[in-house]
Amino acid sequence: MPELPEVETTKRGIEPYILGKSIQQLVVRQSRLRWPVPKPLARYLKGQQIERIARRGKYLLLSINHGTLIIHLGMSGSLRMLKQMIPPGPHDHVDLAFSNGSVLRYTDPRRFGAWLWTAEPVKQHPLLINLGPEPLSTHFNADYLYHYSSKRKQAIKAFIMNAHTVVGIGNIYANESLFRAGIHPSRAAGCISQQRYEILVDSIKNILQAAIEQGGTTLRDFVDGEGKPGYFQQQLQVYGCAGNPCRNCGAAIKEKRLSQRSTFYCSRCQH
DNA sequence: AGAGGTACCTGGCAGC
DNA sequence: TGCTGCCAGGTACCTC
Repeated sequence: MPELPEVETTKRGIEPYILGKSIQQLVVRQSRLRWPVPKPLARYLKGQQIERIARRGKYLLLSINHGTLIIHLGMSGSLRMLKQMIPPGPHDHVDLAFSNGSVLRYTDPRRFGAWLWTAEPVKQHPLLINLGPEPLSTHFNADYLYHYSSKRKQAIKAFIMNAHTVVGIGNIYANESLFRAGIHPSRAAGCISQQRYEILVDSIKNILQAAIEQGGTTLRDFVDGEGKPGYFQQQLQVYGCAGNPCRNCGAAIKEKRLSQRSTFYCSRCQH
């Protein structure tokens, strides 16, 4: 369930419990995630203190003094704090146990997530070096999008979901932000005016910001908590709403496949 | 270089 | 009830 707001909420949720804490051990029950969990990772981490926690796109970055643990939640991953070790469930693949007895537990049924390591400056890691700007930063603006999309024929929805364009926009927020901006998801990215990109950028920033705030309310309890999704359900205006009346005009919301993804839109409001 | 398709994996659900 | 097929919030990597 991790889109950028959930990753950010996860970061804020676990930070107070692990920042400055020392790692007792790393337990890897299933090392076959998207890439194999590096064999020496446990050795690198043992006895080290978490010095810094950051997020880049949907990557969580936990720094210790000689390197950085890179965590990605994939499609189905989640992290939660346990006050003490409890027996793992079938998809509890990794535990980061701290010397005070608490445990950061990673659960990921589909195993599309990742636990990786780098001893280099983390921004130079191959997975991070080519990422586009953070959507909530000032680097992500209409001027940038307009020029970066120049002459591109790719559909705007695929374009904004591409992490080289901007990080953190998954299928849900791509659908929702295009609806709010009145832009048809199939429109070629290079055929959108700077004025309309202004509206799109505002829509993206507003929706992500709102979702982070909502996520903060329902995902507040990270200790022994489940972190239930669903905070965004009432906010969704098109995603999963095929056949429902459009909130603006009442026409039925349509659904189609666009670059292998379910795409929802109002054909009357979005052009 | 850009665009589109494929692969990784499990669980849930609709349809038969 | 049980089987099959399809779908799911991501994204690197391959081919054309």
